Amino acid sequence: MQITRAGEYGMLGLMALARRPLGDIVMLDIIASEEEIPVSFLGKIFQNLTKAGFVRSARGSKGGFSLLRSPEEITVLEVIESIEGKIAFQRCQEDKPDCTHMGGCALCGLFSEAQDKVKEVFARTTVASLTRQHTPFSDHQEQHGLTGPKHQPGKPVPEHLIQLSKSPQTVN
Amino acid sequence: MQITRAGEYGMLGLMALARRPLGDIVMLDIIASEEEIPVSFLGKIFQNLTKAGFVRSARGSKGGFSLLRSPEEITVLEVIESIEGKIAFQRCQEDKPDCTHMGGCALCGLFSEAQDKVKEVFARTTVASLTRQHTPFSDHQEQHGLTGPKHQPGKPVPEHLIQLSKSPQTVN
DNA sequence: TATTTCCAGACAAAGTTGGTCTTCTTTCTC
DNA sequence: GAGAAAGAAGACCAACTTTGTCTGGAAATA
Repeated sequence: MQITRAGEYGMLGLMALARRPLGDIVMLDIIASEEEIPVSFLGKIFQNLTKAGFVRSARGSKGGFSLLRSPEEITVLEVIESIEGKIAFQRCQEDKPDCTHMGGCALCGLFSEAQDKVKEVFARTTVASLTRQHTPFSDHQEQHGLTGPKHQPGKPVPEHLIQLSKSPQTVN
Repeated sequence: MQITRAGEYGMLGLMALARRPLGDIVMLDIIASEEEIPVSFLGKIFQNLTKAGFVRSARGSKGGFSLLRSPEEITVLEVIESIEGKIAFQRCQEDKPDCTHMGGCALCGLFSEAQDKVKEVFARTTVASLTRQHTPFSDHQEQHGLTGPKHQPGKPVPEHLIQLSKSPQTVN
């Protein structure tokens, strides 16, 4: 009952592209180091994203990845499902439409309801909106006792990102 | 991103008890064969359910399990979490409150929103309500091309259950 | 006391997750 | 055309989780 690292990393990768001017080609290890993701693992994930049509890959020197679709119209649901496969809480509906358990299908119905809720949340959220808000801590800040987003002490924030990580929404 | 068999079986086990008169003691292998679950696996699961206080166990001949709380007030959320542990979509909030990824916490917020939706569905559904409705196929019957709940051809439905599986809600 | 039932824990096979590594192929630059 | 630089593809792998099984014991009952 978790989102896998792969799904999470895929989203982070796309968000890294979305933060940049549209069409920019970015190398894998730039993205990977920016988000602290193992390069080769991210490579595998971006292969999925390429096949799914979210990004275009360019080989050779000056190569890298660039967004193929506008981040405004890429939903989290699409991304996650392109990496992890269809979101499904139970096996009943996919494997076999009728489950053999006595009270099984009442459960299947419930699971499928919960599943749809998740899908709905993911379907109405885009890569762009996530990139924009960046730090939605306003509502659960107190729970964690945090005053805002932190970064690793010895690790400088890349220059081109400082503007974004101090975006107006966050400060207010 | 799935409910485990263990969680599913646990629910089915409780539902099997809830179908019977309150307080009835039922042996593990009765429940197991009724729901087609491996006995020893179900045994492990019922150990959890016992510890969590949903059922009471009795040893020796005439032993078995009986519901300790009313099925009306046992929620699916409680049951699932007692077996699988807390429902959590991401690691951000549990492991470390601040994630090191660049756009990470926007994602964490989203995941936690989806997670809450699931919890909400599970928290407002009780073992009793599931047992009552039994077959919520009315709304996705057409998708599967089914005309109603099936049971294995050679496998007779236990007598005491026939009434329930043809409950009024289902027929209408 | 014998039998029946659950309890507790060790064990294990299979699948999934989270990667790494190597060997291409493509593209760019000199 | 020769390198070098970058992604592509696939084999591989360690660790963990899931889904069980099995054995020996403990308690309750007949």
